[in-house]
Amino acid sequence: MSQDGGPSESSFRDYMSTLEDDELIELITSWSQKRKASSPKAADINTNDADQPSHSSSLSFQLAQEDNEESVDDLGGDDKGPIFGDYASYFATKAQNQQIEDEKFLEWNKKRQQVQGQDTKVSSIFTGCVVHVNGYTRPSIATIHKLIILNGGKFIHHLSSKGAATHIIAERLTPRKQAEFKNYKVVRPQWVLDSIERGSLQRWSDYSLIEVDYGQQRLQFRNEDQTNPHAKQDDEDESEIGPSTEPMSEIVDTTDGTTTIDSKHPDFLKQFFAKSRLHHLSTWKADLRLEFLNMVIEQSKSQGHMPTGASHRIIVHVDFDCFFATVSALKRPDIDFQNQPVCVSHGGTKPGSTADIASCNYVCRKYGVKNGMWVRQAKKLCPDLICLDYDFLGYETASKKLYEILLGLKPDCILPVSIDEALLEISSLIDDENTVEQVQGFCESLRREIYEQTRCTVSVGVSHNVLLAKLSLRKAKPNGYFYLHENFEEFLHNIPVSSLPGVGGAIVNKLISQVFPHSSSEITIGEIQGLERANLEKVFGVKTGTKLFEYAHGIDHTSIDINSNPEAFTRKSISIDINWGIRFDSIAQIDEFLFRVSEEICNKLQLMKMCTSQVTLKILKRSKGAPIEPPKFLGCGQCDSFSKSSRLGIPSDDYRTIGMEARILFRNIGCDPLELRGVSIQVTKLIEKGKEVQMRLPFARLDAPKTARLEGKEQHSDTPMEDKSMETTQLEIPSELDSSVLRELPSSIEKRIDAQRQRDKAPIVDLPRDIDAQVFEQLPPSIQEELRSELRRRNITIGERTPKRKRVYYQQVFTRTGASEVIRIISPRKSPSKSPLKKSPTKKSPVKDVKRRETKVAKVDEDVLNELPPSLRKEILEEWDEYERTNMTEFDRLRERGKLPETKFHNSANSIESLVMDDFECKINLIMFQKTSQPSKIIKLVDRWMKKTVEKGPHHRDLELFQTYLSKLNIIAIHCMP
DNA sequence: ACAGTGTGGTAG
DNA sequence: ATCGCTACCACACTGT
Repeated sequence: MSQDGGPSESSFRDYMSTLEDDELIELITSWSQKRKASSPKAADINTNDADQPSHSSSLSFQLAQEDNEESVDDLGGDDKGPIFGDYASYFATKAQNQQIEDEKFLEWNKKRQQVQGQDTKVSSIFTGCVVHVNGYTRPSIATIHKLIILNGGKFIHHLSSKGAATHIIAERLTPRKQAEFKNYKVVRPQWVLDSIERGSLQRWSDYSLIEVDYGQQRLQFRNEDQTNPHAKQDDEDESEIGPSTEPMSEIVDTTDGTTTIDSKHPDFLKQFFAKSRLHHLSTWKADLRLEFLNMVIEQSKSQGHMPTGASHRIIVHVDFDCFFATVSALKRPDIDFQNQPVCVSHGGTKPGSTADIASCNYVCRKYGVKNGMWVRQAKKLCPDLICLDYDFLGYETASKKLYEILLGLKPDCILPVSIDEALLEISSLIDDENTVEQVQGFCESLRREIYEQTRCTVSVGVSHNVLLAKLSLRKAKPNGYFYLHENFEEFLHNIPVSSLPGVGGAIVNKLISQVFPHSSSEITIGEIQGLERANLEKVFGVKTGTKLFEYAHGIDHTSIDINSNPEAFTRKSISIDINWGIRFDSIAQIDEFLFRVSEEICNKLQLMKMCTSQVTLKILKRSKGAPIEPPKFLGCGQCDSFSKSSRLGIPSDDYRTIGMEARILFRNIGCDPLELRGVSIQVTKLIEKGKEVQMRLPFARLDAPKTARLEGKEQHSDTPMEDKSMETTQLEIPSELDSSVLRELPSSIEKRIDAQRQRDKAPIVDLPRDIDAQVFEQLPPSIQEELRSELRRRNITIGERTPKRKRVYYQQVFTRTGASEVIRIISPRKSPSKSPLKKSPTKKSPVKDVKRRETKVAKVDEDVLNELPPSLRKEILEEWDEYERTNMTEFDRLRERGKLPETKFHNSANSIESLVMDDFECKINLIMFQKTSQPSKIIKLVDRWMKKTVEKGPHHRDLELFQTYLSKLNIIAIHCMP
């Protein structure tokens, strides 16, 4: 469970960063209390085994990573350290309490057996065993825990000191863990099951995990390969998979940052992006587009845009020849680039390498080597292949020079296609006389200048539209020039269709299978020319069909003029995809990763000063039958992809909001952590930051005139689409909300309120986000200092009051998911009589109601789900679905009633009481809301809050959300605490 | 008819 | 070892 956050192995700061705010506050408080030695109660915080701090979402991205070596001992070694204990001893106390809990459980179980007349003899299979579980296991950690203690063993959640555990149970170990646990008896879960089934302790070595090293795992998946011969790409050499590949134990050391790290490592994203060519390509492109867009906007401000009215456009396509290879070779004067086969790839020229070839020169291509090919394959085609390193900086430098030169030519417009490639229109630079010569002169001098400045060759293709310019470029390469100005059909005739922009493998395959089933050779554009337009549209759809038809006849209307339609060139989505190195053991790790990705997304959003209102999560899941480890090292192998999206009630650029949404979507899609191979988060429906604040439905303040309600909409009738989508309810906090009520709310809701208040510039009444100053002062100065920065970062103040919240397992359910539930988009039910605003010119209709299927998992605590085997997880989710279906009618009815103006608050309250009370008591002791487990008290809390807001705004909806939420907690209790 | 969702394809 | 990204378009399908 805590493989990455265990207190005994990570630095204090890292650990601290993984805590939720209130966990942090709690920890500080517990130290102080211990120091004062006045209250042994400090220890009974967090006794619930499921409430692992390491499950908390990581905020570590914002934390400096440089002090990783700082250890527990450093803390303890502080002059006054041992008096306080450290966080390790905090957990030791926790562990003691765990033992007490376990004993209580045994006691209880005994009684139960007595009552049921069962044999109460205590099994002693595991007597003397102290068991710890690492990572995701089947059966779950909770099950193993129970089995161990019911059979005389001890269970510990943390390896607080070496040797504390006699056995570690795991299904999978990271190389690092493998090294760490090498002195433990690390066994598979089956050891537990078999021991119980056979009634005696089985030999641990028969179940040892560490002895089964990667060599054997290789054998295992080789077997899988053999049983599933189709799981692999045909063109790959089968014999290279298996024992012949070097053992993976080489990568054990992951500490120095230069060796491989996979997706569990906090620096994975950074490292991955730093070395990913495709990431660079995408980023460069986006940056260039933005740069040129801004440039154009600046220009048109000063001098207004004059459209290029030329009827015969002249489009120039400039492109470096095998860019990466050429630039990388600049650093290697020893290489004869014109005569030696050179390519760019990661990591040397090992014959078995699965590294992609990013770029190869024309010598390579003679051997059949292609970009994207694996080095090992290319080596076979061309044994003398020279592999060069990437030189991302060099690429950027060369590109910069290219674009400087292009800008200096003052063409009509420039459209960056990529780092090494641009489209220009030069129509107005060329006279009608001697056009061909002029164009040639222009292009050849351009080519010369670029070569002089970068020592790299470019090719140039020219024609009267983008399509033909691109095809001309193809003909011009390498290091050449071609101007296509006549005989277009003839030119096109023998070119393969796959050369057409937008025509890739899928379309070619479709052409072969559905249009030219008898053709044996490569299909050419000439063959497409002979087809009816309608025919193509039937096979490929209207757009693609038309495009194919027109392209085949040399027709292309693509515009490269940013100025004529800047909107078309502005970014409409942001996404991050990681489909390499994704290997997880548990959903907790995935959650952390999703937050890291979200953080990156939000960084981009914030740079653009944008907010998003739609989040999409896409995952890759290992295909059934595909090998666990694909041929490509840490690759995703053959996968199935799944995606789900979700609307945000309030547009956001907060990584926690996006990350939470992603976590929910992940659960909604459902994927065994071990099977996950790719993750992608995309945000769309971007809205300018600042606008989104006004777009919130401005519910009237108690002291505000009612007319304020529509203000937001009217102000933004110029962005009607988003306006419509924003017709949502959200948590609206009246300005004079009683601070005592606020204090009772879960912390996540508090944060929302806090944020909202800051936006609204409302005075903060008395938020409980602070730490008792006295408590704080009890801490040693070094810790104080460390804490201060962390607290400042979190905007937690050191105040007067001691936080009274105690974290209880089920409270967490409420805190984490309740808040997320409350702020989720809840559109008003479409009413028969539409408001005049809805008849505004746009065609867009209001967003439909939240898709409940998507949100259902929001209410199931992630930690609970985490611990469940996938089959059980599925079962619970299905049960959920069923529950949602049956419950929605009541929900809707309530909501409908809430719409009536004469509805009084207490009506709703009554409904709630009747609903919540129903069949609730039996489990209610498990569901803590703040300090109380009594439903009536919880309801009163909400009630008080609601009454404050009854006059204004549709707050009853929020109340109803609480109501459904509470009911759902009941279901959680039923399912998760058998 | 129209809009939203999920999936797939493409380029460099 | 190895870094299989990402913006955008189009389509099939569903629901209203």
